[in-house]
Amino acid sequence: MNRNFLEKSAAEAAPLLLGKLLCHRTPEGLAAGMIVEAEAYCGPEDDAAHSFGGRRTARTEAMFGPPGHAYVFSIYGMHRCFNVVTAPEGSPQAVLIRALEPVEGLELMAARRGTADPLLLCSGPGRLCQALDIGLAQYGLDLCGEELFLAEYRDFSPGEICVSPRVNVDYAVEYRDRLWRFFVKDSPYVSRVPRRYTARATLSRL
DNA sequence: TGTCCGATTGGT
DNA sequence: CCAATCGGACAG
Repeated sequence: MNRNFLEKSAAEAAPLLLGKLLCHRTPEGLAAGMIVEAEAYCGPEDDAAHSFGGRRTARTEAMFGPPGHAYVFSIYGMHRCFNVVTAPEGSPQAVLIRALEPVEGLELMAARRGTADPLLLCSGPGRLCQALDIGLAQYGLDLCGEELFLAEYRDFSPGEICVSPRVNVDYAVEYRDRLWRFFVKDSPYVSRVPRRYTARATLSRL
């Protein structure tokens, strides 16, 4: 797929990723799901982002590269999180993919996840990485490639997209309450329904 | 080298 | 609510 739409800020790109298919081809088969929830991490100014302050290390390196590549990191020693790098090269921004609606390879996902409940396969950043078998081995991969890639699938109108603050970023001070979490309205596959702050996405806020 | 901690998850 | 579990960031 064309990476042009990822050449913008993470906050602009995140809602555009909703409805896209995230696919991973492995020797075991193809597993894919439609993105229904994503969060923007907006670079050096964003104190919730790994690239805050321009921090450039082996871990964050992928975010400094061109858009349309994979930024994968491990968390809590046992989970992985997958991000789509956005913004022009040199601007370290990324969109965390938080939930998918399973579309292809449900059996394979179930085997990897240890449950067949479709609501528990890809609803959560750690869960979807386990279901699609995305790990550090996929770090930096070009998402316009043949192994791990994005594909057109569905389009959502602004009225079908909701926003809320990002999940678990209370450590951030300045940007903690930014409405940079985007999710598909009424999708049962969203990782968790926010209590407060639920709102219609207003594209003017970006 | 040593310490601290998390963009999570699953089970009490 | 709480523990699991370890790579990365940073201080020394």
